[in-house]
This record gives sequence, C-alpha cells and structure tokens, in this order.
Amino acid sequence: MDAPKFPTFRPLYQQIKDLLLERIASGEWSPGTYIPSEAALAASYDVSVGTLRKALNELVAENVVIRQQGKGTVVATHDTDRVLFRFFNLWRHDGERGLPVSRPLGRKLRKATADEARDLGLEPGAKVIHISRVRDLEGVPTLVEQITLEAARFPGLEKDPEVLPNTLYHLYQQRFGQTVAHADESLVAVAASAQDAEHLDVQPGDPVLQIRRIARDYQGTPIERRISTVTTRHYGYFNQL
Amino acid sequence: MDAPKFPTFRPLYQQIKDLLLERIASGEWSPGTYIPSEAALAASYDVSVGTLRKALNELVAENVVIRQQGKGTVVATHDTDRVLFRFFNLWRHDGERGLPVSRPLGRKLRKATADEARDLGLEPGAKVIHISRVRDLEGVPTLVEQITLEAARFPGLEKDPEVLPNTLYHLYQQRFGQTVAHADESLVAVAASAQDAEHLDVQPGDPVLQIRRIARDYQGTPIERRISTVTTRHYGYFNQL
DNA sequence: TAAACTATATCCTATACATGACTTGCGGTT
DNA sequence: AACCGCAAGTCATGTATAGGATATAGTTTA
Repeated sequence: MDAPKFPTFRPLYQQIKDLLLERIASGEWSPGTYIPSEAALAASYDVSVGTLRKALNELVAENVVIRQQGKGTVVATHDTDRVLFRFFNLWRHDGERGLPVSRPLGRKLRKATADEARDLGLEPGAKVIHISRVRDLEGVPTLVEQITLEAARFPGLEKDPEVLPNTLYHLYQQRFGQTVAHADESLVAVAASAQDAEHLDVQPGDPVLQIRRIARDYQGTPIERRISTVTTRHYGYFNQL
Repeated sequence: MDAPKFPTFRPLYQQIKDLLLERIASGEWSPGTYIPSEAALAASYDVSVGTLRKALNELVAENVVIRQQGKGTVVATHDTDRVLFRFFNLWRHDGERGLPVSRPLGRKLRKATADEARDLGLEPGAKVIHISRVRDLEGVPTLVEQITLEAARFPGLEKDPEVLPNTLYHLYQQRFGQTVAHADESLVAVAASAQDAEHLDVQPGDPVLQIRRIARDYQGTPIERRISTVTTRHYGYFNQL
C-alpha cells in the first residue's frame, strides 16, 4: 500500500553498474580505453554474464560507454561526432547543420561572481577561469559564449593552450581528466546587449536566445557553466521529445 | 570493410517489437488497455520469453507501454503526470513548475496555409482545424498557442467539445484515437507581435521565445502543429542533455 | 468488522548455455 | 607487396529455467 521510499533491496546488476562507473569516474579506465570483456568482468565480479551485461547496457544507455560487436567496450570520448553533437543543438532552419568555428574574445583567472559560485557549487569568491568567444556557423557570427570553470579543476588553462580548440569538451577530457557526462540547459529570450549585438551583427535590443548550461561529470558535480547568446536568424535550437 | 547500408539481417526481437507496435497503433490494444502477459505473448508468437521481453523493454524505453511488476503491461495514456510533463518543458526560474490554465481565443475550420500543409504533410488547401489560446501559469499569462490539426483526423473538433480541456493530448487520444507519441521542437527568439504582446502583458517588440512543435503518432506521421509564443520573465524552457 | 493470511498472476532478477555476427590479426599464397 | 582465407576474440541474439518481488482477490481468523 504505502510506497516504499527506501527500496527494500538493490538489484545485483545495479551494484555492478555502480562499481563499473566508479572505476571509470576514478580514471582507472580513462576515456578511450577498452575495458575487459564481458566474460572477464563477469568472472572477476563472480556474477553471470547476463547480469554484467545488464549493467553495461545501462551504461550504454547513459552514453558512458560504447559497445561494438567484435571489438569490445570502450569508455566514451568527446571526439566522436555522435557525442559531439549531443551537446550542440543548433540546426539551420532547413534542417542542415554545420560545425562552428570559434574566435577568442578573452580568457582570464578571477574570483567567481555570486551567480557563478552558486551554479558551480563553489564557495563565494573561489577562483574561476572565464573564457569568452564568438562562434561562426558557415561564416556567419551566430553565438557568443561566456564560459566559467572552477580554476582548481583546470590548472593552467587560463594561459596554457595558446590557442583553444574548437571543441572544448574534448580538451577538458584530454588535458584535465574532466569528462562532461550530462548537462542541464535553460533557455530564455532576451534583448541583445550592446556588446553581444556588435559581435552577432544585430541591433542592440533585438531578440536573441540565451542558453544557460551547467555541464556535469559522471557523478553530477558541476564542471562548467556556459551562457550562450544566440541569434536565431538562420539557426534554431532543436529538441526531440 | 564497406559499411552495409542495408543490414544483412533483422533480429527476431525487433520483428516482434514491430508486430506489437502495429497492434497498438491499429487500435487493437488502445491506450489504457492491459496487454496479454509475457508468457502468453511469447507462446502466441512462438518465441522465448526472453526475446519477447527484449521487444517489450524497447517499447518501454520509447514510452509506448508501461510495465509494472505484479500488475501487467499497459499501453501508455496521456493522463499520467509522467507522460503529461514529457511534453511540457517550462520551469520557473527557481526550479519549480505549475500546471497551466487555458483561456480560449478562437477555434475554426479553414484551409491550410502553405506552411501548415508542409509541416503536417498535407495537400495544399486541405481542411484543417485551427485553435488559439492563452495559457496562464500561476495566474500570469505566459504563452500563446497557435494549434493546427488535420480536420480529417479530428472530425467535429472545430465545434464539438464546447469547452476544450486543459490538456489537449488526452482529448486527442480519448475522443479521436490519435496518440501523440513523439514530437520535434525548434526554438527561436523573436520580437513579440502586437497581438501576442497584448495577451502576454509585454510590450510589442519585446523578446519572446517561439517554440514550433510538430507532434507525431506511433509511426511518425504528423498529427499536430503547434506554435507557442512564450514570455520568459518567470519561466524558462528546460532541457536535459 | 477488521486484520491477517493465502493463492495466484504478473513482471523482475539471475543464471547457464548455444549459436550467430562482426572485427582483427596472422599466415600463407599469389 | 598485395591479396586471401582462417582462426581467435568479442559482443549480440535466442533459448530455457528457477526463484524473488509485487499486486490483487479471496479466505480465514481474531
């Protein structure tokens, strides 16, 4: 009758799944690594192959690992198109899409604002790295990004790679061991600021789309705060329900 | 070596899944119906329970059916909160959400515009039903909806229920046997028109969010075209990646 | 009457095993 | 050197079965 808030038991395959995820999150199996085979893992945990399989299939559903018949099971990286487009939802109105090209605007180390600290779960005044850039789609300036990162997780990023790559998430993963596994986005329509208007080639006050994203790691801890201001003349934000 | 564009074989469980989906789409098992048990279905199709189970689990993942231990497997309806909120992505900025209340603006039978015909996959000039309404969230007018439906699928809807219910998808399902199974949405920021501004209590030209949705049935055929114009002062469009 | 128990039906978990499909590398052949 | 075929390793599919968890209805019991 009463809904049991604390489930009375926890399936074995979920426990296995947790153990596997832990080994991935800890870096023991870093992204790009092929993990042991079904049979080997099942034997090492002393469970049946079916049980281990069910655990792995949940990780596939969560985009943590990718399995391929005949090859093996690999921890997902951010360099495949599939994962890359998962975090890029802008489509041209005719249904096509292109990859954005970035132009840097600024990069510096400073203290977090109150909003930034709240979104990233940091102490007020904690050190953060702030990056801003413009991104062009097919040569047309389309969005301005304001990115904030916890400095402690990305030591040296305020200076180090002289030129930032186009896709930051791959850099986070390769250079700092920070993998973006999930993200929440909240979209609102706002009037373009004078600055954004200049970068985006629109008039101040023109309507633009503002996307506030918080990107998280495997455990759900915030890694990145990103505010994208987008002109939707040629592109729109696409979503499947 | 070459990627086989036409897969060389089709797994049994997918064939079973198609057969099950067909029986649901055809109306043989209408929403709310409990379908036969695993064992019965497996026997009737002459496959193992495990195979049938895999087919059903895919339908669960696609929100077509809901399985509950001890009870059975039921075809999903649009009257549960879970399914309802799947198609309603507006959240208050503090993270809470409320259910909208609707006020009718108009309803009529007319010929489709070119855009409407294209979006719904109809012949130019086909008969459609157009519905417009304002929706309040916590007493504040927040969005204006312009809804277009193929008249042939919804006979009499231009007049019949004197008062439209708050959640239309449940009505589509109950009265017309039309179940919305998927939807695509495209979001852009636009300037509020004079009309929308009046309904939403903003100034003409103020930035508002425009959501263009095409809702589809089990097979992917368009059922409904809906353009929502939203003021994002208090609410935002939320998405999980 | 109300609570506890029982029986049954359902889906869920877990195991075991056989076979098929796919990838890769190794040898041998040309 | 290039090609071909084979073998081994991997995940995918399909079957079979036993027992557990959950829901419901009916029966017994206090």
